[in-house]
Amino acid sequence: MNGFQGQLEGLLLAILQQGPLHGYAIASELRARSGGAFEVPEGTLYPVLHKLEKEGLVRSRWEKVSGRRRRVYAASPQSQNVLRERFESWQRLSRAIDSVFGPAPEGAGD
Amino acid sequence: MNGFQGQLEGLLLAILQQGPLHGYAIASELRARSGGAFEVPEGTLYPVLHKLEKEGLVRSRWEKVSGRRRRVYAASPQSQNVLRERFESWQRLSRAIDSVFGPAPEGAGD
DNA sequence: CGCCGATGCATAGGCTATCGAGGTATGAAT
DNA sequence: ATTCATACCTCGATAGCCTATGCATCGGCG
Repeated sequence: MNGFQGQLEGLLLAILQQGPLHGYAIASELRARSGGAFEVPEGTLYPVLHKLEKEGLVRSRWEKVSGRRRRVYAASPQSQNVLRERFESWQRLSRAIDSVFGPAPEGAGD
Repeated sequence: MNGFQGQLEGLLLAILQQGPLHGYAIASELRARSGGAFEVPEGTLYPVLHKLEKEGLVRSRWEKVSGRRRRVYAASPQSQNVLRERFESWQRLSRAIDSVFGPAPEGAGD
């Protein structure tokens, strides 16, 4: 089994593909794109971002905006491959769950 | 956030809607329906079944098949409602993740 | 100036779903 | 009798995620 959880990393990578953002903005984007479904708390967000950075999938730099310092995260080049894998993995998972829920009626597809 | 995990309960309920099955058979059905994607180990399966029973969503009885005793699980009536909720919840989750992954480029659909 | 709310980043500790390893028992085959 | 396959079960560990909390800076206010 397994594969249900751990999707958050992929979602963050997906968001950062459009361009660098800082933590708060990432959370906002995630909320917006998911239609309000995903409300990621900071205690979840930052550890995941740091993990992604340690894995070389994002890079961060400090930026100063009107005195306040922000950490801006950007997707690394190799994150594109990882993102694609994650997405495909998600699609497989999603289809598998669909076919368990719905008994996959007539075999037209495929 | 949250909602990724805990899908397994819904999947088991879905499988038991077609009729009573014992543990091993449930695992086989799950594997078959998911196209081999879900290989639930016994250390995961049985605790979940027991939890579902404690919640009144399945009922079990011991059966004797050629000397070997099996525990056969059956979906309770109220499990239908729960299953529907779980499925809808899954669909929302699934759509939300899709729309984060794919920025929903052309606005043809929906 | 000193306080407060909002922004923004961060960590520690805990909860829960899932998993791996191990244990029990029966029947059939060797 | 030993081994294999079926079938059930439980305990302890792991991993993702969350709650609570803390720190620092800015802007407004008295």
